Amino acid sequence: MTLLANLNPQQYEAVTTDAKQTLVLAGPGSGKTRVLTQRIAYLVKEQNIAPYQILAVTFTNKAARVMRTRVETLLEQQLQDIWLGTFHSICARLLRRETNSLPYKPNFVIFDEGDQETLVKRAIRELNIDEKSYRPAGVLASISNAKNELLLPQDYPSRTYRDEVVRRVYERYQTMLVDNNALDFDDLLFVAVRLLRENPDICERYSRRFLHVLVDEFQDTNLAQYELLRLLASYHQNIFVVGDEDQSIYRWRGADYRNVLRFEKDYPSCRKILLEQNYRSPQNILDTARAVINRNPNRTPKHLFTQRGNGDIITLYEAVDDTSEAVYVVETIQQLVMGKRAQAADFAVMYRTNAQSRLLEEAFLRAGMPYRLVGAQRFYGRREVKDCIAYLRLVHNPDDEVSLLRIINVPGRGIGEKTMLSLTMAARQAHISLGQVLLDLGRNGDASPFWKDLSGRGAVMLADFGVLLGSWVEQRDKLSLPALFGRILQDVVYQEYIQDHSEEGEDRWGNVQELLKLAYEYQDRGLTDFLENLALVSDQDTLPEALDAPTLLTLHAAKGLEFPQVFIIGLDEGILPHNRSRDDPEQMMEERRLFYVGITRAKDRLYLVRAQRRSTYGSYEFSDASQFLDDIPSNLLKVQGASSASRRSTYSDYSSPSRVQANMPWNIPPAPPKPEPQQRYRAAMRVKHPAWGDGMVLDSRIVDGEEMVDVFFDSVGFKRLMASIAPLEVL
DNA sequence: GCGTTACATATTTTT
DNA sequence: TATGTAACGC
Repeated sequence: MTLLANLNPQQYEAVTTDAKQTLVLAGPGSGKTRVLTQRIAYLVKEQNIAPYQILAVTFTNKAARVMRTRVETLLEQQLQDIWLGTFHSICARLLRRETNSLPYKPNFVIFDEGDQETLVKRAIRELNIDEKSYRPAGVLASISNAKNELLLPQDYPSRTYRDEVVRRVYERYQTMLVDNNALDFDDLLFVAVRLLRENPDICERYSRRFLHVLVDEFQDTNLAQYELLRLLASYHQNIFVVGDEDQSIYRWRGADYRNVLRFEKDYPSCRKILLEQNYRSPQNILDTARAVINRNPNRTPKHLFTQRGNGDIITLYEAVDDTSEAVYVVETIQQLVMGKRAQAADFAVMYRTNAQSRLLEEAFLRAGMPYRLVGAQRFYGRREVKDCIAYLRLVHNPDDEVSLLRIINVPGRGIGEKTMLSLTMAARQAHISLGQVLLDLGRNGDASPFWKDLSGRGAVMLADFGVLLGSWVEQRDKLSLPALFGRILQDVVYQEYIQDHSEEGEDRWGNVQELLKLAYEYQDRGLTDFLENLALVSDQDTLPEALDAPTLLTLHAAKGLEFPQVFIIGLDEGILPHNRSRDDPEQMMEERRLFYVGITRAKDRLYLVRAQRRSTYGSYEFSDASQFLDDIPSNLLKVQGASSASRRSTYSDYSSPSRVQANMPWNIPPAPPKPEPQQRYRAAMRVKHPAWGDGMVLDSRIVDGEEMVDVFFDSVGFKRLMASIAPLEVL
């Protein structure tokens, strides 16, 4: 039976379990995706579950796509009716079907973070709140947290004056969203939860349908997502979640790894399965990872092991400054590539903050080496792209005031602040949206009831634009999507506006054409689908693969990926862990997990890099080594660079004496090799234990004069034993 | 209504 | 350092 071939016992149990609730705790590289996809295939093929009775949820479109393709390959058939997608796309789908029970029209739009911020800013201004002391981004973050915690404005606790302000802005912001016929990202989840909670019939309809609910990256769910899953699984109670607390790195987005504990509490009879065999990295890398993550409390201890042997030792390079840090990375890669020891695409360079990529890029450029940069400047975040989308969104949903405000004077058509103020007043008095006023002005010209409210010149300008908008709305369903798009671009002479004869102008027009090209691909699906995908699909999906070049990416972006050779740079206090996390133990734990995620991406080799001095906002500052480095046993590290040769650097004069005294492994001269006891066991030996029976030695090494043996027993799986006391018998 | 200058600000960012 | 925004003056 090929479907279940090549699974280890734990994976097999997870794939075929008949437990109603299953919690799979999957260490990095332990075949998590494999378990999930094979489980779906197993349900369909072996348990005769129809695909439409399955709900499978992920966090990223990429993960969803991978999962779908793999299941389709396993089943050798297309999965048409399965609900497989991201939390947000599943919710959007659900909400679009149920607008009858909601205060939204079916053509609602989805507001991204930028839209949210403009709307919050407007709410703050309307309420005459001081923008300096209540910065929109901060208030928005609080509102977002509230929604993730399923709190309505009226439920928002007001313990401080700030809470009170936030509550008021939240309330206003929320009505504005409804008036705009828009939902923000958090609403997609929150409104879906409320819909299901408040309409038991709808909840039953869906939860009856979903015989099986499966969830990926469960540690990253927030309360709203958890509750959504609970509701959707409420009828059959078949819920299968896969996650790893140690890889939870989105706490600041509301993710709460304690949902893992909550799950165990809510479903006491759930089956808990640990996937601990790692198929990615050699033992040295796993040991490094473990040394780092073991310092975190409140986690299920895991014993990651591999059959791949120890592998190379980890390199720690200490550069004099951040420029030479970047140069070290590039030169090392260059040498290995030129010596044919590796391919350029084998390498990834990971960092804590996007700003760190700049020096790397410069170094790569100087070396004449191509590279791939993940994330950073986002295609959909480009101004011209957002402008075009705003036009389309306005045509799709004329109530969308955020889009309207964005483009009403882009390109400039003489509609300024004063005109906009009178337009807003007119709209507010009539209790309709700005778009509706424009459309009326366009239709009726000086006969419109709004004409007189507006000063002469402004009224003409607005009416002119209203005519345009009206014609687009009218053509909306007649023209094809690309034709409509092209028509708008032509009507507003956008090309001339954007192409300002500069090189940058060419780039920007290129981006617009790129978007137009995408519109052609959506020709058959229409404007609604197009906009929804623009909102819910990030550009991580558009990144160019296939280039033989190193990848530059943040540690966050690295989750779920793997590379043969990994550099993690900026291992300094203040960078990793980041300054902003210093005061909060929870955040410090997350920084540690972030480091852990980075380490465990490496398939073969790991390089840790730091700089003694780096430029922060212009001025140079000395930095201490990351405290996380202290946790890595020195026998796993090979130290190179500035500090290993002579420690006579000015750096020690500036840093606190206690810090230098601290047991930083790379400061201590290599210990004279201890007389080591003889190793009795070697990898791949078969052994016998009186209680556990036969097993295979995976690894054996001397730690503090003791021989430690890792054995994988056929009966109980992985065990770590001390050779001197374990009654092991070599077979 | 638009362009200039001064000033504050500075993580991570699956959707 | 570099970037974006706000206030200011034309």
